[in-house]
Amino acid sequence: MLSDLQQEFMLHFGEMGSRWGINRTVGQIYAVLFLSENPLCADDLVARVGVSRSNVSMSLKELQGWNLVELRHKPGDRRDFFKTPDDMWQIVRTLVEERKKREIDPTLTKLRQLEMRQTPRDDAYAHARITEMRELIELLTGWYDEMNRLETERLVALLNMGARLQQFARKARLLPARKTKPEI
Amino acid sequence: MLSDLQQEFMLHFGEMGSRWGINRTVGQIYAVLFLSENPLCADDLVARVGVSRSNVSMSLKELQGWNLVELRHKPGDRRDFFKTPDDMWQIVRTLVEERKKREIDPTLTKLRQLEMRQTPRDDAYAHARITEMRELIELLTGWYDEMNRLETERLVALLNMGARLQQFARKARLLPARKTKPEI
DNA sequence: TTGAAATTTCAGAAATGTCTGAAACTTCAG
DNA sequence: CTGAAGTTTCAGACATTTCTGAAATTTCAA
Repeated sequence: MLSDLQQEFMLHFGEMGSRWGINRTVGQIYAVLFLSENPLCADDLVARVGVSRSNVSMSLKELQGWNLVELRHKPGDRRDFFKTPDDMWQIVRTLVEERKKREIDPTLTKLRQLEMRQTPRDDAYAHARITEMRELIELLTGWYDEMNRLETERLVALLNMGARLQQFARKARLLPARKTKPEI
Repeated sequence: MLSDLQQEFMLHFGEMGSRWGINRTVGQIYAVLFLSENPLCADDLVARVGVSRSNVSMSLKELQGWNLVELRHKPGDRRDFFKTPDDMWQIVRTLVEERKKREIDPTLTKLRQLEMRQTPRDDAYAHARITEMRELIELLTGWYDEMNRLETERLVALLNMGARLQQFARKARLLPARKTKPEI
């Protein structure tokens, strides 16, 4: 049912799952869908991944919660078929968005809330530290929001620029000229 | 021992721990160290977090594995004292670096390895999909490496530019001029 | 309606992960 | 050396998460 290539890819995603904050089955199901040219139904996944039907059902629910799979239907067939988006960039955007939502937003909210609080004098350091953290997170997420607004084509162009970015920023006087390194 | 502010911050880090791929105690210990002006020793952490001595020991080991804490010593005291780096940017750089090492590098290696393989004709789609994924990860990590080379000061300047980045890239002819939006 | 196909829910079993106390180990002053 | 202070290790207790099969629910053609 799965080629060696597909099988090994699936097992890798299962193993990495715990590091990525999803469980093994979810990782494996995602991997199989990712490599499949055609949408698959739940029973296809049972056959390919080798876990119970109910586990597949719950895992698909979780993947839908992450917006990582799309639902498809075939005429005259009431089963749900699933596929991953064709566009890798779409997948990356979704992943970053969802991780931000789960891993960063709750903390940002908490930091703001703690900062509001009346702070006793002797907590000044902790308070300052929390502010520092909040400000840095806001800078990074704000910048991420900007990047996210770019269409993929332009974003790729920007990323491909890579090292050259600094030079251009300097030329455009967005950054100070490079300090000359002291000779040894 | 801990103020309300510190306590709530610590508990939040404990709760978020599982989403961040660390366990509760590790998150709590990190939180306490982060807010503490002075380095703390293991027994300080036992008192503040309220877990066993051995748990603190193992958690500190894990934090050291992540390079998220620094070791300090006081003259005439053989205990190890711990603190988080003062520089928030340093912390972010470490976090990203370590997560890349754990969550991305192993997969990049695996993808390259799978790509090398002789692929049967009917696996062309899966093979192409793996290539696509590898190329995108390489683009993103390559760009990350470039950004990582920037000193913090310049990086902050770039991030603060935010939206303006696109305009300047366009002016510098790094991106095509904006398409005029069709009027409604 | 009815009932067959498909899906979801859920209680408990299985597997994993975390935490503790006790024991082992390390270090170093005396 | 010796032993006191500090630290680490680890087996098993405890807690959480994941997985399954059986039962409940939904869907829709006939």
